[in-house]
Amino acid sequence: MSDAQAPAQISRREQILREAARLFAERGFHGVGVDEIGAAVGISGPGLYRHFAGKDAMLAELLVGISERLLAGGRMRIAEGGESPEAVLRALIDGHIDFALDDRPLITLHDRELDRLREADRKRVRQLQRQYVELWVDVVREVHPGPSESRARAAVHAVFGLLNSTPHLGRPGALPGRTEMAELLHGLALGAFGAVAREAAEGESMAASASASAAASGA
Amino acid sequence: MSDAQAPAQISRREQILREAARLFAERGFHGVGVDEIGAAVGISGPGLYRHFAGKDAMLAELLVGISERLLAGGRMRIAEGGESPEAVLRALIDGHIDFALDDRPLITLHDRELDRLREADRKRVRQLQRQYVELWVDVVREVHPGPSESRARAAVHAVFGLLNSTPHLGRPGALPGRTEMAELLHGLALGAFGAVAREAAEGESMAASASASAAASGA
DNA sequence: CATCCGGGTTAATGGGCGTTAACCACATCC
DNA sequence: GGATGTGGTTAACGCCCATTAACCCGGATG
Repeated sequence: MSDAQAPAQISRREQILREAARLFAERGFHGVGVDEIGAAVGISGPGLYRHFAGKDAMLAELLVGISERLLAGGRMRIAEGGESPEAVLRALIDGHIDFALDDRPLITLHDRELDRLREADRKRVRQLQRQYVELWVDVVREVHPGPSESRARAAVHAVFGLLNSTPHLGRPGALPGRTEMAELLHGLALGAFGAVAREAAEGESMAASASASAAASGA
Repeated sequence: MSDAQAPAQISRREQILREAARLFAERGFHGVGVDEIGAAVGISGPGLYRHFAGKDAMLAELLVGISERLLAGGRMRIAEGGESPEAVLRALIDGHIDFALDDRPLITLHDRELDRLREADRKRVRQLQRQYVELWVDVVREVHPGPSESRARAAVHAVFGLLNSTPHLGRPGALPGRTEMAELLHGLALGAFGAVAREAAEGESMAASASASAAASGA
């Protein structure tokens, strides 16, 4: 127990978590059996119970885990405090994009299977999510002081939907690669946030805000 | 059977579909039992089999239905052809927002439970979805000729994620009401699409693209 | 009046699945 | 070199649940 404790690679436990995440994301929590999860890591069926109290416990650990990591990442980037509020917002966006692109299954689970948790775990996850959202809301309102808080919060939720959309994409290579995708999403998110500010700035001419940007090109 | 055929309101069948949609969206396809669906419409358990071949058939009808209505709506708005490509894009966005806000459960199901369908139905739904996406891609590229097709397609997917984010929102009234929400989402979507164009227009200075907004486009 | 038949009912069937029980092998420690 | 504990195994239990069977009732049909 003294030296060989850090056994080279990831523990069996984490291996199970990764496969479970993939399967849950693919077929839903209820859609995948405990035997399949076992098979995915080379052991079969009830062997999983040597590592987890039950199927629910796996999902709980996955969801709490990603919620905590998202929040921690967000707090870190805010604490680092870029040169400007805009820089902080860009850092938040990039951080979230990294999560969305690298941990697709978890991002999917994160808003799909939350209700399958036991009350206590669900409350914890929701609380973490709420804190994460508020982090963003504060930064967004700092960058774009116009809109009301509820408007800003709704915008943040919507942009999360935008950033988290990557997992749902068609399999074939009809889409950009990872780095181009990250850059594109970054731009889309900034554009969306910018719009909420522009909209608030202009009194009422909502229609004009659309064409104002690129309209001249067609004409 | 001659006169009283259109019996005032919605048929039992449609009643079942609506409740099933709500329950599936809330707890997942596998998470809701056939007895619960029956209970939700006042009959119990296997009585549903007088109206549907099985649980799968309900889901299939729901998903094919919404996919068809989305596509039909999109085609209609394009056929009507607004005064400009921009107007058509705005119409598409508004139409989609109406769906997202009025048929939340269906929008949720639409990208959550697709894999629970039998092969044939799944193929059909995917085909309808693909056609709908291509509709948008064409219009977006007309409005913003800069970006590559794959870039435009990814942007459309992302904006769908944005527009479809409404169902996942916190219950309490911490968010804007329906009309304000629609307006906000409209602005966010336009802002996102605008960004993909701006980004492509400017060579590399990505950071500036946020604040530059409308100014740079003419030049 | 007898007959259908649409739309229900409850009971039975059968399979899938999460979990537990009982048992086992190997490495490590003393 | 026997005790111990960790990480497996397979078999069994029990529940849940979709589907089917068998039966029923009320109204339109003729």
